[in-house]
This record gives sequence, structure tokens and C-alpha cells, in this order.
Amino acid sequence: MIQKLETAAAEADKTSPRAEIRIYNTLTRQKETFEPVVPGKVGIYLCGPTVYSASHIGHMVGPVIFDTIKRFLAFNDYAVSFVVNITDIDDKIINQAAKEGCGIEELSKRVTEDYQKHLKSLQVEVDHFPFATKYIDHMLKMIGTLIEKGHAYAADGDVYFDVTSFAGYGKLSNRRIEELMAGARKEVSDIKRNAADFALWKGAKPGEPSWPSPWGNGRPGWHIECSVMSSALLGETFDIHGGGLDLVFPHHEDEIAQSECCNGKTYAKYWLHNGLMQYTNETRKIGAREGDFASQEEGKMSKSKGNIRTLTDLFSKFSPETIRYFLLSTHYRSPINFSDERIQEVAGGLTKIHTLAELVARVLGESFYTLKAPTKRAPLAWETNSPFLTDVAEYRRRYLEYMDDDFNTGGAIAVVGELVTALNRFAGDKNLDASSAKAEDKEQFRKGTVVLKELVSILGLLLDAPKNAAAGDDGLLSKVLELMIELRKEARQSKNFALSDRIRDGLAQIGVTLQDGKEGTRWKLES
RNA sequence: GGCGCCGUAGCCAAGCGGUAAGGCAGUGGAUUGCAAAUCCAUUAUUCCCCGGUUCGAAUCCGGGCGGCGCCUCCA
Repeated sequence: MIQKLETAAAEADKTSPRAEIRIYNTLTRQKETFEPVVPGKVGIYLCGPTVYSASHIGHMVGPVIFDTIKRFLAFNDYAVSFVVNITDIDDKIINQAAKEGCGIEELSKRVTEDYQKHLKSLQVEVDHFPFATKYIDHMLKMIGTLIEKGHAYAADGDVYFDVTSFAGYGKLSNRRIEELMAGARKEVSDIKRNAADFALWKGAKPGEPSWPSPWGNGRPGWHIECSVMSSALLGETFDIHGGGLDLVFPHHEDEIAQSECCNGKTYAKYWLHNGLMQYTNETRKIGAREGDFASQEEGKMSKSKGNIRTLTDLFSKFSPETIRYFLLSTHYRSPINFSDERIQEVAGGLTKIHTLAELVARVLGESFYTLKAPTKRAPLAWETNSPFLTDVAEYRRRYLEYMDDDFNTGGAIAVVGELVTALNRFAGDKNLDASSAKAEDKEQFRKGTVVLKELVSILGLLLDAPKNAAAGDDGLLSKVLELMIELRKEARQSKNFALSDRIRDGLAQIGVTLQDGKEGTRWKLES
């Protein structure tokens, strides 16, 4: 009963600043109310890539999701610091560099640039990209502390973490040490005390890149870089640690063990894990016979399965914004089925918003893309004194409710779609596209449009006008097309539809779409 | 074998104790010379199956069946 009352109170206040945000925490396996470690500030650390080969779509899921979380928290008036690490030293990099016959710096630099370029095109705004090789000193210090405290031991040039020394080992992935011992691989060398112990430092083999250390020349083990860089940039206890579901064990489990043993403090407060990209072979799905084609393996996208899709390839077919929209169209914890058909299907919703943006430009005489909307959460600045505005307010409330509930972008996007339909309907009913439109109706439309802008900006969408949008073009192309339209108009007036259709079809073939409206014919380039 | 996740219309997908959002595709209609775009209407007595708890379950519990992830590098 009491709980019901509290819920009702929260319900009434969905639109206020710093509303209650619920987050699913992998550590506790339930949704918790978000409370930052330091009031008003939020640190987010996301596990980035090991830079040894070109990024694929799966690498973008986390960044897009966590960038959206960042935007939403910033909207809720938190000062957010978003860190994505770059692991630029690892066996895989060494092997790949050897294969390509180049230095590891050259390889990691090239791959990092590729990765960052794609994040930028997806509108992902990262505050810090720490590189593992820049934090070797910090790592050595941490390893030293762990040895001093009895949680780690040097053996044969390597240093291992003793998992039996940490009572909390296994708490994130819900594993028990005994089970890990039983299931461990036989290849385990005698130098480890326990089969589940993991390397903090690896002694270098001849010819490998290495750094000097008290235990001999070597390089860091996997995991240590995240523990070190997150605390260096966000503090020993920080708010949100994210990554793909496949990193829960052993990576995140080991990070917790190292950091909590070293600092004696809680490491990350909330652990969020995104679902993994699944590859779907549509052809197979609709029942082609086995062996009809060289089918790629279905399931998780991974290099070992050979079913990855590089971004460079993907972006030649879809805009980064479409990919972002696609990634946000479902809940972040669910796996996403990937296929071109799926993206194509989802993309329609985005196109509809862009089409509305064109209408907005015509009605308001102002670009939707540069429209100013509130960037901080606050109650609506206007009265809901009409059915239309009441609906707009309700859509906004529902959108925020979805986002407050574990960043449910899929639900939020559905509401955006409803808002778009409402705006289109209102514009149609009130004939806003005509010069006779009433100022007061335009004003209402404007209010609704600003809300749309506000909501869509949180998702990092519709931030820029599409590259090939024709709206502002006043060059030669525009003049030629105006002439074509004029000629077609004359043909239509004299009922010469064969000619008018020839003009329209001909233009369509070269990528120009004509649309007849009450106020004349518009043209736009195929996107 | 151990630890988890998931199964909602043709497809995608919200809802997670109070009587099934939304999108795509389809169908019908408005608009159009015909289109395009847009709008309207329509598509699950039912949420994999069987039990149980409850006044009430897609939602909670138990048992099946099916799919998937991790336990080894992976976002």
C-alpha cells in the first residue's frame, strides 16, 4: 500500500528534474534506484576494444547505448564523464602486427583511428580514451600493492592474482571458485597456485614488446588496464561500469577482484551489460535448403565465426544515423538480430522523422535540425490548453517514463513515432502547409515540434540535417529542377500526363523524387 | 556438467500482478490525373506447453519443451 502511494507520487513527477531513474545492476540482478557516488556527478566506464583489427557493428553497440545513457543522465542535470578505454597492448595485437609485418604502434594507431572515426559518425561523444600503454606505471604500482597485501604472487617472471584471497570472487558472474577450479583447462601450468588465478603481468618472450618491471621485462595481463584507468580517471569507486554481456566473466569479475583488493573499496556501483549482436541469415531463415549457398554461421557475431561485418562496409549501405537508430530500437540488454533486411525495416521510422523535419521547415520557416529545445529536464513551459498539446505532454511523459526505467530506448522510440504521427495529423487537420495557416495553430505545432526535438536529441538522433537534403540548395541543380518542375506543371495543366510522368519517372531514375502537394511540387534527392 | 538469459500477431518489439503499446509488412479508405508523402481504419479473447499461488497472471512459483550466451580471445 505504502509502495503504491510512493509509486503514485513518482508517477506525478515524471517530468521534473532528477526524477527517479531505475537501473538493472548485473551485480545484484535486479533494478535499483540510481544514486551517484558523488551527488550531481556520474562516471561511466565502458570497456572499449583491443585494437588489432577493424571495428565491426558489434563494437558499436556498447558505445551507442552508453552514449545515450550519458545524454539522458546529462538531461537529468548530472555532470557526466564518459570513459572508453583503448587496449593497445595484447597478444592479439602482437600476433596481428607480426602477421602484417608492421610495428604494434602502427597497427594499434590505425585500428584506433578507424574505431574513433566510426564512433564520431555515430554521434558518440566520449570524454576520455585512455590507452593502456600510457598507464604502465600505474599498473606496476597496483600490482605491487596487490603483492604486498598478499593477493598476488610473482612466479617465473609472471605475476598472478590469487583468487582464493578474495572472498568476493565470483560475485558478479555468480560463480564459485571450486567450480572454476574443476572446470579449468588442463594446460594450466604448475606455476599458478590455483587453476583460476589470472595474470596481472606476463613475462616477455624474446623479441616481444615489453616494459621493465620489478619482476622482469614483460607486459600487462588483460583486465589490469581497466582497473587502473577507471580509477585514475573516475576515482576508486565510480558509478557505472559497462560492457558486453560476454565480458561479465572473466574480465569484469577479475577487475572487481583486483580493484577491491587493492583499494579496499567498492569498485563500480552499477554494472550494466549490453546484449550481443546476433547474425541472422535471412535466406536461411525463410527456408533455403542446406548447402544452397555458402551460409555464414548464425549466432553471436565474432571474428572466430567469420560472420562479422565491418563498419566501413556497412556504412556504404546505411547512414550512421540509421545504424544508431537501429541499435536503439530495442532494449540494450536484449540481443539484437542483425541483418540488412532488419535494418532496412527499422529505417522507415527514421525516414518518417526526417520527412516531418521537412514539413517543420516549411511550416515554421526554421530548420528542425537547428531548433532550440530544452537540454535539461524540466516541466513543460506551457499550458496544455488544447487536446493536441495535452497529447504532446502525455507522449513526453511516457517517453521519460520509459527512459527512467532502465533506459528503455525501444519503448522511447515507439513513443517518438507516436508523437511524429500526432504532429503530422495536426499539421494535416489544420492545413499548416498552406499559406492560410493560422498563427495560433502554428504556435501549437511549434511547441509540439520542440518537444520532439528535445526527445530525439536525448537519443542522439536528428542532430544534423541529412547530407543530401536539398532544402538549402540554391545552386545550379536547384535551378534546373525548378525549371523541370515548371515544365511538368504546364504539361499537367494541359493534361499531357504522358509527358509529365516521363519527367517524374526520368528524374526518379536518376535519384530525384518529385512530390506534388497543395502548395506546388517539391523535389528531393534520394537518401 | 556449472552459471545465466530468452520464448508476446507474418516479422520486429514494449508491457513484468489488474485485464495485450508501437513499428514493418498486408488489407480497406481519405488525398492525388496517376503516384509519392501523410492521415484514418483493420490484424493476438490471448502472451511456448502443463500445473500451482491469487479475487485477478503474459507478468509470481514449480515442471517440461525450444532457442541463445558465458565457463577459452571476444563489445
